[in-house]
Amino acid sequence: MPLVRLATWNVNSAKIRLPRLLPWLDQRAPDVVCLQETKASDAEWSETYDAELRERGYEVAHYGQGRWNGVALLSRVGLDDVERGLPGEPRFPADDSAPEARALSATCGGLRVTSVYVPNGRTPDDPHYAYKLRWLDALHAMVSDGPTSSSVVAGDMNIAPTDADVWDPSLFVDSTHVTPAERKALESLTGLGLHDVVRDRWPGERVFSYWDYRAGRFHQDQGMRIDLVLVGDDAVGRVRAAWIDRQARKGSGPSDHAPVMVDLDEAPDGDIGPVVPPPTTPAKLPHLG
DNA sequence: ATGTCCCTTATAAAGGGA
Repeated sequence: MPLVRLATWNVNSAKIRLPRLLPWLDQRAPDVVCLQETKASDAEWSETYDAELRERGYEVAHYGQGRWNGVALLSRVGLDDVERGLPGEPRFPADDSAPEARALSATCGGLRVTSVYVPNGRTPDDPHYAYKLRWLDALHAMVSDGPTSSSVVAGDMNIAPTDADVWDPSLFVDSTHVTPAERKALESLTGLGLHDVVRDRWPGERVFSYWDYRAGRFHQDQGMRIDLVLVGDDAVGRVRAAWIDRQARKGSGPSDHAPVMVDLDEAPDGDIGPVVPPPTTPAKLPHLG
């Protein structure tokens, strides 16, 4: 397998974001893309977006009901054994209500990739917060039951792993995204051997992936790092670069999230495919771009 | 710090969600 570029991006509506998504695919040329908050139904997706993506060489899977949520996977290195949702996932408001489209898995280039849109939680005393924790339990169960070492979990975790991932922790005391229970749930996931490769690569840097649209947050770099690429043991040694594509948050009509990018070197064994030149090292840190 | 953007509808103004 040649070098593989993984990306995850909460696009905040596929319909609105298409004019940003397509050029971004052309420019960044990711091989595997996890999308969240497509806010599209499967019917709308197949009628409106599928062809444009397939023209670009991607196999495509989408899971969405429209209006809210919605996740997708694009891959140019295979897209097999697609699985919608999580086994035993909780539902909201009741366990007999329809599941929300928040997880989509497929095998791409030998990796078991899951695109996730973790519930927001709203506030710690809200029923949505308990639902978030139960949903994270189901995610943990799926990863631990599966081929953990070849797993990649990527998406909008709606959790800032540490206070370093929040622009001003004093403003988020007792807020969702930073509570010990959420962080513990995330740690139990990384405890399975899933590595937060952007933080590993930039241990002391101010790196955010989300900036509220309001109050000029992006302009002041007042954001949070809640979009993660978690890489299992098989691929973590192949990580050649990991960064946040801050450029995609700029300009007109951006999502409030930036894509997270990870380049994997060719697998050490077997057919390594055509020889490719090393990726260009950015002159500046990409996330400061 | 409640200032934006995106969805939807008993739609052209307003409510819900992030």
